[in-house]
Amino acid sequence: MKKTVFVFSALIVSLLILFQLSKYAYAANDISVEIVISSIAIVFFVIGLYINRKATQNQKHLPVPINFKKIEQLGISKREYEVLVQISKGLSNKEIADALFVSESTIKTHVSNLLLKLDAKRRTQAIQKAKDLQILAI
Amino acid sequence: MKKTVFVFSALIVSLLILFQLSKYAYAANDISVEIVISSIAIVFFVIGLYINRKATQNQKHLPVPINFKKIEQLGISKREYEVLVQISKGLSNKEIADALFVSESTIKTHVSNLLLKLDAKRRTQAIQKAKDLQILAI
DNA sequence: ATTGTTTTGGTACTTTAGTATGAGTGTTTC
DNA sequence: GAAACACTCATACTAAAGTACCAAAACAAT
Repeated sequence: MKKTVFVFSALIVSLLILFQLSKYAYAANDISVEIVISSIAIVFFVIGLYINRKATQNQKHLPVPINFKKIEQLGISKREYEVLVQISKGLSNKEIADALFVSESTIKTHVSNLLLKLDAKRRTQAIQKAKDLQILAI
Repeated sequence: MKKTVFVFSALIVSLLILFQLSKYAYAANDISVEIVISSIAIVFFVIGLYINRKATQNQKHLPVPINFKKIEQLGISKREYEVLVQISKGLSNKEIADALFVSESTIKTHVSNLLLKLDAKRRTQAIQKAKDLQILAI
């Protein structure tokens, strides 16, 4: 925050300096108008780049949008998707069963169906494929 | 690509127009120098923002930098890390063994050590933890 | 009300994963 | 050259995952 204030103060000061310089240059007729305008343009272009870069850096992990259409296309049901999410969190079948208040048998059924629909041999492969298909947030 | 060429052409044209306008304004003494400079500054500031936005949009999935220090901190060896990468791709122990030209026993040993070092109960949990620690590229 | 789908759950089974333990080989380091 | 470590591999075991098959209850849609 202090850094931001400092940067903006510096910007304002440099803008004022540019004003004075351009006036002086014009009065003295030393520098052509093209050079003055070009330098100003370049300076503020770079400032625009810099500011935007700082802003996008803070965004960082913009959550990947989940492809709901793909989920539907694959025929993955609501409950199956819930199980898939729990799998990706690293839970065991028993833990998922407890979290969703059903039996482990039920989870096994869901997992088997998921593996079929995702064309995966293992749950780890299912995680990988699901992320590739963007049906799981990374 | 065509779009980029078009945008830059438009930029150059607008720059030339600004030159002429500023000269004319100066000659006619209509507009104060502050307004001319400010408008140029604003225009190029916005252009800087726009260009950078377009550039960062194309990056999109900027690969998350791997935290090598963390790998060292956890005491994960080179070979163990290779196994971890294969696990995250969804391979079985046998498949990893074939990929790395060693026996399945060796992979099991590596996996066991990995689970200890990552404080995970299952390989799926290891994947999750490793990604949280930014040891694995997402 | 019947039909189709989802969700649930069970049994029995095979396969894979993971643990525990020991041990041989090679490399590095002091 | 001994100690420490990484890598390898094996056996024997337990635990978890996954398959196959079946079936009942819940539910929405026609």
